[in-house]
Amino acid sequence: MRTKKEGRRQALLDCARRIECSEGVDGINIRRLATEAGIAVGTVYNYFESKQEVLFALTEDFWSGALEEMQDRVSGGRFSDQAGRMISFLRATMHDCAEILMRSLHEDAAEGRARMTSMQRALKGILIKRLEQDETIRPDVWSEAFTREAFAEFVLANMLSLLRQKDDDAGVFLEVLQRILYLDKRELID
Amino acid sequence: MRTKKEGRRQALLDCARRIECSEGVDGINIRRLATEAGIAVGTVYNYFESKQEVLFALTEDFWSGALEEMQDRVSGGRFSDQAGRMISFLRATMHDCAEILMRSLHEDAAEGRARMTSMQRALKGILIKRLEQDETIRPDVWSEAFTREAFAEFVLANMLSLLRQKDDDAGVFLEVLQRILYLDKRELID
DNA sequence: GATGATAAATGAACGCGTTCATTTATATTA
DNA sequence: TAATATAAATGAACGCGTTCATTTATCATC
Repeated sequence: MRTKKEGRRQALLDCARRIECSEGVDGINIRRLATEAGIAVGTVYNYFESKQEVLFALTEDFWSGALEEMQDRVSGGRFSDQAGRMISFLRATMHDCAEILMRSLHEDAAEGRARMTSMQRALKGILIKRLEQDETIRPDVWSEAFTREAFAEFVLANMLSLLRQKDDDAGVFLEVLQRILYLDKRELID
Repeated sequence: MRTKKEGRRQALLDCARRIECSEGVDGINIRRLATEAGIAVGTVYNYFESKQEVLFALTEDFWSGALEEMQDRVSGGRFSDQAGRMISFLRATMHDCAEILMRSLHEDAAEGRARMTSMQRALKGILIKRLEQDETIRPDVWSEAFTREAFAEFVLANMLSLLRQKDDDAGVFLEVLQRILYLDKRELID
């Protein structure tokens, strides 16, 4: 019962992800989601309160999955070493996500902002976990920096300004991520 | 032709305002607006690009009108004297608006934020005009303070936090306005 | 297995914002 | 005034998110 409900929810998310990857966020609508998942429209609302919740869950879902995998792969050694491996991992596996984020940022600032906040939450979790195990960096410094609302704005601003220069989207995204992962408190607050 | 088009647009705004006053922002919808204005649905889109533009125009419209009137009534003398008269004017005439703002802030934060930004723009204009004519306060200090994004957030935060205490809405709104009008730069930045 | 209770699934229907081919009004020219 | 061109008005139709009375499946008790 528990797993079945979770399973259906996940199936809907997978469906939504498939649509998003091929046609962007705007391609997602409840009716299509229901049809492609082989259920009725109303049933979707047994698993999600609203369309917005579907979109939020979609982002949460992606990042938690991707970051869990990353956690497995980069674990071990000092944080500074792990960070390098994180970048490599991101560079290798997050191409699709970068594209999705880029598109949503371009099309709908509010949506993009929400997504970045979600990303921030996920990144924050994994980074704090790392930093707690690393004596070379004071955990509270990172923690404080990552809880700042300004962080999401900062990321967004960076990405948007870089986007305007029409560089390669995915490449730019990864560069920004790299900057974020290496940032120290001073840079964040400025 | 010019005045006729302007007239129709204004008539639609008046209509929207009437609805808003009696039933809140959510009472406004294009179909009803068209019906009550005695025109077809599609015609509304000859005067506004979207519903959102109607709502924005509604706020702009109110503040520019009200503040123009205020400008006439409070002109003359030093700024500090004028400020007192502004408050009186606001207290006497802006009851409806306070109610509208309060409701929209309560119901939809994003909408409320947009409205506050609009209000800020209007207030900023009239305040700067005043301050330029008053040698007792350096205009650039006020100007700088009022252009800060933080200002809208500040106002919103204040109003929301005061709202939560369930005081009289209109009264609270006016108190907040009073605080805003008397604020100095230091307070805004903190 | 039969019976009742509870949870899940259903899809027609609603209200909404928006569009667009068509009609009507207004302006311009002959 | 008649003929034409341009602007404005129209409202049925579309796609969407969401709801809810009804049906179907699942579980618990005997």
